[in-house]
Amino acid sequence: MSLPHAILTALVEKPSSGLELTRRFDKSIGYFWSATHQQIYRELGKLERDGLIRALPSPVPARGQKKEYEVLPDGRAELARWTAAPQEPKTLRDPLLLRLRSAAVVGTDGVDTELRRHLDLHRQQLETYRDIEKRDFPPERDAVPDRLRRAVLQAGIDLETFWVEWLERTLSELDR
Amino acid sequence: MSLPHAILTALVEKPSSGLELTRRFDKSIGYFWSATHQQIYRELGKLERDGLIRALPSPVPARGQKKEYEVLPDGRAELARWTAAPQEPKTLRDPLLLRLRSAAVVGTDGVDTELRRHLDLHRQQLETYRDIEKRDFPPERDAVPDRLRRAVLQAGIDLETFWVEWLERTLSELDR
DNA sequence: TAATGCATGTAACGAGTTACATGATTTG
DNA sequence: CAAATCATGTAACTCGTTACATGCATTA
Repeated sequence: MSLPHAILTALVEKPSSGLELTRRFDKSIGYFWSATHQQIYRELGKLERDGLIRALPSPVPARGQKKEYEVLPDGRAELARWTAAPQEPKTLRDPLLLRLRSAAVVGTDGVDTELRRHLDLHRQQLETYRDIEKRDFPPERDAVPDRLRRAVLQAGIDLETFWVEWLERTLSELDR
Repeated sequence: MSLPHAILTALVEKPSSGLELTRRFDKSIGYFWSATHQQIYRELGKLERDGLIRALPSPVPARGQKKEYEVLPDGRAELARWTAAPQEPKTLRDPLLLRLRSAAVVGTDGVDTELRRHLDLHRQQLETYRDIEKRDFPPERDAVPDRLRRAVLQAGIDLETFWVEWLERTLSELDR
């Protein structure tokens, strides 16, 4: 159950409307937890019903009208509880690895094209992360929250680096 | 839609019953695509209805009786199609990274305990993969299918290595 | 006023998870 | 024969995805 907590985190950082949240997920948050606007609206409804967030008072409460949410004390408490609670690490589940395994039994025709395409995409993503690193993390920012956010970005950089190197090696293994 | 293709791959490797598949997923296949027996039975039903697999003729077709499946030509064709077809890389979506981001706003109390626990688990998993490597991939096995299967295992090893190193670094960042 | 963009939603579906149910076979 | 184990399933729920619907505001 991570989506509600992703939303709570975003709203603690800054109260927002559904669409603003969607845009923020498309940018920074979505790099490690993506969500569509449909998911976000559905979850905002639940969080409000459960008393974890509330809509800021607005003169015109109608459809098509912007609606800002903020986190209530119960929501902040739930977020703190969830953040430190024991959770099992996500088990690996990756379609590309599965496809290589299946290529071992049905043949490798066309697989290398896909591997090369993925290599390109991962190189692009790696570049994007490096740009964010330059832009958002100058050396002078070194408080604990900055170090945490930086560690998260570093995980993204390391994972993309892994994919790039692994794909390069696997492609050269296939060409032998 | 990866589960049906994971099952097709497993059945091409070796015709099996539902429970045998479940055990095989718990061992090798599940290391990069896990599935429970409920998912497997449901999917076997669909694959049979769609004419991609068939149950081997059996004298006693009753509940509680073992039922073996094999892949039909249509199933093999579909598997080959899917293996080479363009698919987008999975976007990163990891609860632990999300929790670090939220720790940046609600505080880091108790987070280090979780990080240490995960570090332990990833070290164990890495050891498991290295054991499989020694057992299943002696240097003399070097045909293309072997190289592919080995590349998949290598991805698992590299990913666990990433987690171990990243967690070590992040923990020392937090302790500073 | 027609079209475009902003903003909030609904509906339907597929996939994964958890809990439970049922029959057959082995073994103490 | 009772209990444990093997084997196959059902049911209910959550989460993520895709497609579509509705209302308001701006501007060409």
